[in-house]
Amino acid sequence: MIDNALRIIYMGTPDFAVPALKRLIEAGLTPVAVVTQPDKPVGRKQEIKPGPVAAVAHEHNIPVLQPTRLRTGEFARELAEFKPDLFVTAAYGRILPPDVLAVPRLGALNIHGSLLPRHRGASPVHASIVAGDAETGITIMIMDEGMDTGDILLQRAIPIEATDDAGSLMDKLAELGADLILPAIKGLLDGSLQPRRQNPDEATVTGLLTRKDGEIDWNKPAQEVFNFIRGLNPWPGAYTYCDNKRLKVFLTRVVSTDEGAGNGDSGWEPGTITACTSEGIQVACGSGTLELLEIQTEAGRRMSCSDCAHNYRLGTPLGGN
RNA sequence: CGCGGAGUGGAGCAGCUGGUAGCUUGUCGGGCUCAUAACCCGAAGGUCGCAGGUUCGAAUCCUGCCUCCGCAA
Repeated sequence: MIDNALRIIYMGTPDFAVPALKRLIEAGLTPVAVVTQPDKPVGRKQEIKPGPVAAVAHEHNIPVLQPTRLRTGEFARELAEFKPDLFVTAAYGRILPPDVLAVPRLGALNIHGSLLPRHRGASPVHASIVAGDAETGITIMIMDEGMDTGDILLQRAIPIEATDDAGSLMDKLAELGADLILPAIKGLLDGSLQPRRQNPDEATVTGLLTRKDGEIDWNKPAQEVFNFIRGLNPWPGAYTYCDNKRLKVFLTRVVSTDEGAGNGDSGWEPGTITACTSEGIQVACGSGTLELLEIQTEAGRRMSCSDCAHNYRLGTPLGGN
């Protein structure tokens, strides 16, 4: 059991950070304050909506801080007024400066969506799928000034299923993070968990994704393109071009993986449509063939390729431009 | 007023330099094959987003509105 008098400040922004926050609240460790990114305009109408974490905090009447600048010194003083014992962060989206990290008596724990030191940085879940990793997991680490370089307190792995995309895996990891946060705090308090250093030689770093990162490179092998597309789904989403118009790709299937099999090797340039079946649109890759199963054109809505494959012709090139 | 696209039989699209609504697929009926997303014949199914306007006549031109979506943030 953890002392309910523990004063926690929770920092997080997106859905990924919600389950752990709820778990803390359920355990009677309701944070004394929540820090989250400033509300931003969302959608075509540019409506201002609070982020998922902010919404939960409001429901529980937890004070919410949404600073625009962290390195002013002012922010650290503001946090210190809450007299926090511990910070818990999960996908807050900002790098905490040293004066902020120095505020809590017991330091700061971060819930990170990968098996550190692999995939340090902003997009660990996406990166692990795109890289074709067999497994990923959650790391609870003690934050230092570096980017996800702190000592590891607790770590647990889960397999990446063939049917996983970034969305489903993010959900699983968010729950896993929630499962681990209470044991991690307990272990930190009673000393039953010993922090261990990361091996920097094994570290990889992932940057922040933008929409532009979603363009499909058909020159890669079919399996890699497949991983790329599901790794970016549902956000920022993978796309290619067809007839100079953007074509979003949501769901695909690897038809063949090597040069010698299937029909992706009969002289087609990568990115060329090689077949339109009742199930989908087959596209040649650098090696092997990928079948598009769910796409969306610029003006159209998301649809299954079984409904629109007949509108595409063999030999049509995708990509480029 | 951020930029732009789209609303046509169940689904996906063409038609849009005004003149009887078309294609692919699906559905239903019949036939055929050792067989491939099979193939052949036939049928049903549409107030062309809504409301006005121009016209002898509008899916097609003009005006307003509704809905959906891409980009950008």
